[in-house]
Amino acid sequence: MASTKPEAAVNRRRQILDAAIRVFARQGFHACRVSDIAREAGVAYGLVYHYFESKEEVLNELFSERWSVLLAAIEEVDARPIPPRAKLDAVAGFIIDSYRHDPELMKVIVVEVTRAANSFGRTHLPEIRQAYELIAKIVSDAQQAGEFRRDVDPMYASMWFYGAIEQLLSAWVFELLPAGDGEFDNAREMVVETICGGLERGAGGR
Amino acid sequence: MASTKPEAAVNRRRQILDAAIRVFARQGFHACRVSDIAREAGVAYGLVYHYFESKEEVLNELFSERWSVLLAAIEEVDARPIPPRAKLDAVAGFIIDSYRHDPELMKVIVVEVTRAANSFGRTHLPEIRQAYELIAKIVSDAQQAGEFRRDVDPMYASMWFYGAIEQLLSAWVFELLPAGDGEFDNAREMVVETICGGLERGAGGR
Amino acid sequence: MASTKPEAAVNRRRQILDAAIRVFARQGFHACRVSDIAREAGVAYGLVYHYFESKEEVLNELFSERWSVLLAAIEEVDARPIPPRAKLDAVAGFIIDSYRHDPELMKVIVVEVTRAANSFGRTHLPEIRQAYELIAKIVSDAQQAGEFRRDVDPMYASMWFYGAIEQLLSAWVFELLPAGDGEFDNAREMVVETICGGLERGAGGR
Amino acid sequence: MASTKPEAAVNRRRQILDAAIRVFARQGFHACRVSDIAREAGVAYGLVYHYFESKEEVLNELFSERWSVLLAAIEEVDARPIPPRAKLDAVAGFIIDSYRHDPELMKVIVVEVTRAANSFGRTHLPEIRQAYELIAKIVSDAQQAGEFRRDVDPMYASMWFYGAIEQLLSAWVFELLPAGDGEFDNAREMVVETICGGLERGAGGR
DNA sequence: CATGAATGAGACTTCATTCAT
DNA sequence: TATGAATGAAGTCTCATTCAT
Repeated sequence: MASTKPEAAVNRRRQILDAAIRVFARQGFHACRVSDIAREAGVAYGLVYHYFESKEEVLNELFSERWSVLLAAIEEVDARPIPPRAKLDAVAGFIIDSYRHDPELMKVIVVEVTRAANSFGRTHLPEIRQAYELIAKIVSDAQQAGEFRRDVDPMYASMWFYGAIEQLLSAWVFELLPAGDGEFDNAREMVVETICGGLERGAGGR
Repeated sequence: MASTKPEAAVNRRRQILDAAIRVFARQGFHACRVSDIAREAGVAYGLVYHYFESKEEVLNELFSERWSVLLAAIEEVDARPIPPRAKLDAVAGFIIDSYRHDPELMKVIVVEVTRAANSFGRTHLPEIRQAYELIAKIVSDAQQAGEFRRDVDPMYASMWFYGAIEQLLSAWVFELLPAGDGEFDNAREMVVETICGGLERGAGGR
Repeated sequence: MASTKPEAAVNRRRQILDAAIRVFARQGFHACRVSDIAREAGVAYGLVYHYFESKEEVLNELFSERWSVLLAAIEEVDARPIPPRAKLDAVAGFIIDSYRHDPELMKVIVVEVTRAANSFGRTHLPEIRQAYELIAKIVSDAQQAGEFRRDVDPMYASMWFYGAIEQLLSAWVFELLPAGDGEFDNAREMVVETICGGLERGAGGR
Repeated sequence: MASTKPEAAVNRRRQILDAAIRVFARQGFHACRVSDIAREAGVAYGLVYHYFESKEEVLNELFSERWSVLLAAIEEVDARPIPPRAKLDAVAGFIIDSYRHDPELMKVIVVEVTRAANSFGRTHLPEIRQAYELIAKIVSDAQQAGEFRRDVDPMYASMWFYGAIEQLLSAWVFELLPAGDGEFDNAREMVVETICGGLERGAGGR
C-alpha cells in the first residue's frame, strides 16, 4: 500500500511509453501529436510532460531502452565459445526475434531512429556505431582466427551484415515482403549463410 | 525572344532543383523551409510554387529523375551478355559512382526517400520495389543458370545486396566510415565479392 | 506534541515566504514557478497551496507584511515633535535601511510590486497611495507651518521624494550605481538635502 | 505606383506597431496575446511574425524608437547655450510633452520597460543608463560652473530628477493624480523648481 | 514569369492549480 | 499536514501555401 504511488508512477511512465510505441508505429514520429500519445495512453496531455522533457525524449527513451538490450545481447553472444558464423547467426536471430516479438517497437526503432540518421538518429549515431563495431569485432576476430577471409574490412562486413538485416526488416515493415514465422527463420538462416559464406570463402586461399 | 522565356523557364526549374539538392542535403527535407530553397536558388519565394506544386513535389522530382536513371542502368546492365557477378558488380558500381559524382544528390535520395519509407518514401515504394525486383531478376536468372545457389529467395538476396550498399552509402554520408576514391573502389569490389561469394557458394552442390 | 503542529505550521509558512523572497529576487515573479519556491523552501509542491491561495498571494503577503511596517514607520515619524526635514530624513532613512538590512526583500517589493503597478502592483495601489499621502501630509503640514514653500502641491512633492528614493533603490538593485554603507548614508543625506532644500527654498520669499 | 509595395510594407509595420501601443497600454505586455495585436491592427496573425521576430521585439522596437528620440533631445538641449536650470526644464518638458502627446506610448515605455527593469527592461539598461548619464552631465557641468552645489553626486542628482518625473508619469498613468494640460505645465515647473532649487542652494557657499 | 506580402491552421510546451492518498 | 502525480487551458511561434500586383 505504501508503495502504491511509486509503482503507479512507474506504471504511468511505462503506459505512456507503450502508447507511444503504438502511435509512432501507426502515424510516424513527425506525423503524430503529443496529444495522440496522451489519448492512446488514456492520460492527460500534460502528464506526458511530467515524465518526459519532450516528444523527442519519449522516442529517445524507447530507442535507448531497446538498443542497450541489443548491444548487451551482441556482447553476450560474442563472449560465447562458438564459431563466428554461430555468433552472427545468434545476432541475426536476436534482431529478427525482436521484430517477431514486438514488430511495432522494432518498426519505430528502425524507421524513426536507425534509418532516420539525418533527423533524429543523428543523436544516436554513437550508440548505433557501437553495434556496428561489436559486429565488426566478431568479424575481425574471425579473421585473426583464420576463419574469415582477411581482405574484407571488418567494418565493411559489419555494414553489409547489419544493412542486409535492416533491409529485411524494412521490407517486412513496409510489406514489400511477406512476414511470418516461416519467413523469419528462413531469412535468418539464409542471410547468415550468404554473408558468412561470402566472408568464409577462400579464407585460406586469398 | 520568343524562345528565351521557355528556355529561361527550364533553367529556372533546374536552378531550383539544384538549389533544393544542396538545401535538402545540408538541412534535411523537414528542417528546411521553402524560403531556404528559394534563397539558395536566388529566386523569389513564390517562384518555387510556380514550378512545383509543393515542397514535396520538389523532392519527388529529384528522386524520380535520378531513380529512373538507376532503373534504366540496371536494365541495361542486365541485358549485357555477362556473368551475374559482373552484372551485380556493374550495378554496385553504378550506385557508388552516383555517390562519387554527386554525393549531395545521393544523400538526399538515400536519406530523405529510400531510407525514409515511413514518411516520404512511401510514395515511392513502387519505384523502389522495381529496383529490388530488377536485382532479384539478375539473381533469379543466375540461379536458373546454375551459377547461384537455388535455396536463397532472389528477393532476399536483392535486399541484402541493395541493403549492404545502402548501408555503405549511409556510413559515408554520416561519416561513420571514411569516403574517397580508394574506398569507393574497394568497397564495390568487396561487397560484390562477399555477397556473390555467398550466393555462388555450393551453387552446384546444394 | 499537540502544540508542535501549529508551531510547525507557522514555521512552514515563514519558511515558504522566506524562500519566496529569495526566488522572486533571483528569478523574478513571472519567471519563477511555484515549484521553484517549493524546492527552495525544501517542501513539497502542493504545500505552497496549503498555506497560500496562489503564487500571487505569496507575493501579496510579502508585500503587505513589509509595507504595513513602512506605513507604521512613517506615521510614527510624523508624530514626532521634530522639524519636517528631520521627518523626511527619518523616512528616507527607514526605506534605505530596509534595503540595507534585507536587499532581497526590498528588491522584490520595489521591482515586483511598487514599480510593477501595471500587472501586480495594481492590487496594491491603495496601500501604495497611503504611503504617498502620509508623506504628502508631512509636506502639507510643513507648508502650513511656513517651513516649506506653499506653491508646490504636497502630493507632487511626495512623488518626487518617494520617486527619487525608489529610483535610487532601483539603481542599486540593477547595479547602475554602487551600493554600500557609505553610499547608503550619503545618498540619504543628499536626497533629503536636495529635495528639502528645494522645498524650503524661498519658503518665506515666494 | 511602382513604389506601392515597399510603401505598403512600411505602413504595415507601422500599423502593427501602432496597434501594439494600444494593446500594450490597455492590457499590458504580458497579459496580451500576439493575436490581440494582430486583431487590433486588422492583419493576420502571422503577419506580426513577418515583421517582427517575437512579441518582445515589437516592444523592443517601440522602446528603442522612442528612447533614441529622448536621448537626442537631451543632447540637443545640453548643447544649447542656456543655464542648467533651463536645460533641465527643457528635458522635463520634453518628457512630459511626450506623455501629453502620446500617453499610451509613454505608458508602455515607462510601465513595460523603464520601470520593468527586472524582466524586459534589463535588455535596455544600457540605453536607459545613457539617459541618466546625459542628465548627470548637465548637473556635473553646472557644478563645474559653480551653479550647482558640488557635494551631490551628479548621478544621484540625475536619479532624483529622472525618478521624480517618472513617478509623476506613473501617477498620471495609474490615475493617482489627475492629468491635464494645467497639471502638465505646473508639474514641470514645480519639479524643476524643487530639484534645481535643492541643487543650486548654497552653490556658492558650500 | 516573377515577387514577396499576407494568411492562418496547427503543434509544442508551460505551469498554475487540483486532488487523491 | 504533507505529498507530488495529474489535469488541461492557454499562448507562442512556424511555415506551407495563396494571391494581388
